[in-house]
Amino acid sequence: MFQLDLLSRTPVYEQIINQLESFVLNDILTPHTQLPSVRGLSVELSINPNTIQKSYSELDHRGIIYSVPGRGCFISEDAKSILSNLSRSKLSSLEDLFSELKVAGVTKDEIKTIVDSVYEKGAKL
Amino acid sequence: MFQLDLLSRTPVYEQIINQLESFVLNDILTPHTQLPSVRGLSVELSINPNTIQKSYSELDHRGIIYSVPGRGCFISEDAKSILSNLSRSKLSSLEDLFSELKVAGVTKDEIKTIVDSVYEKGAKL
DNA sequence: TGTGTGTACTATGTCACATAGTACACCAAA
DNA sequence: TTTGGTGTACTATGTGACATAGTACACACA
Repeated sequence: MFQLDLLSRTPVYEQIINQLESFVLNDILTPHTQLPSVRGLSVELSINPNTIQKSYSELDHRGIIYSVPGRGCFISEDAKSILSNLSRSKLSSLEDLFSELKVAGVTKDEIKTIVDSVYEKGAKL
Repeated sequence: MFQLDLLSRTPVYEQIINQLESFVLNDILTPHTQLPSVRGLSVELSINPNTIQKSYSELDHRGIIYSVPGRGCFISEDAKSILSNLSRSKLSSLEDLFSELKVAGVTKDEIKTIVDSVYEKGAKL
């Protein structure tokens, strides 16, 4: 389920967060779905349980998941809407990215072509 | 000339690299222009000379600048073309970004509007 | 000769990240 | 009740990137 890159500059605990959040956005993980246990996932990914714990703790803090003592962790009801709002806020950063492409000689049509191709396709992952 | 964010996760030496490269792309720094000295810039930015040295060393390795022993560092002839080609290669990552915005409920028109606004304006910085 | 330039090197400190190990409280099933 | 699985909390340790501190050397130019 999770794919880690131990050589990446992105911390492992953050890679787990990012991937889990993308699963939520793509409806692969829906509200009240139980997550893998801290210990179970640590064995599967061959990393320390504390690292998983750190990821889950942060996700809980963001309201993406909730934990039930003695039971496990689950996707929260509002997970997707929270993440959707966050993603929308990334719209503003597009301006900087496009500016960079512009000075590099990329035309607006090239960008728009990519936009169209993404929105024609079905769900991607 | 340079603006540092010491709280950023991005290393200082990398912030310097990024900003200098953006200056080149925006024709603020042109070929054979002399860069601030390692010691001078370290005083101006209140950071260690070795940090500047690391930035310059990496820029030299990328072919963005060249150093003349005893004279100083200068913008290389091919600096802009090198960086332009690198920026163009970022086009491919647009697909992933747009996919994320799509699942978040952002419409294609919203994106295209931003594209147009950027390409209408003059140089940004 | 003197000053400013890039370059190289070792040593040190700090911090995020990850690991290791232990312990406790809770829930559910046997 | 007992047992095993769950989340949670805590301390200690190791590692590596990053930055600093200090020194030293070779080169160019006035």
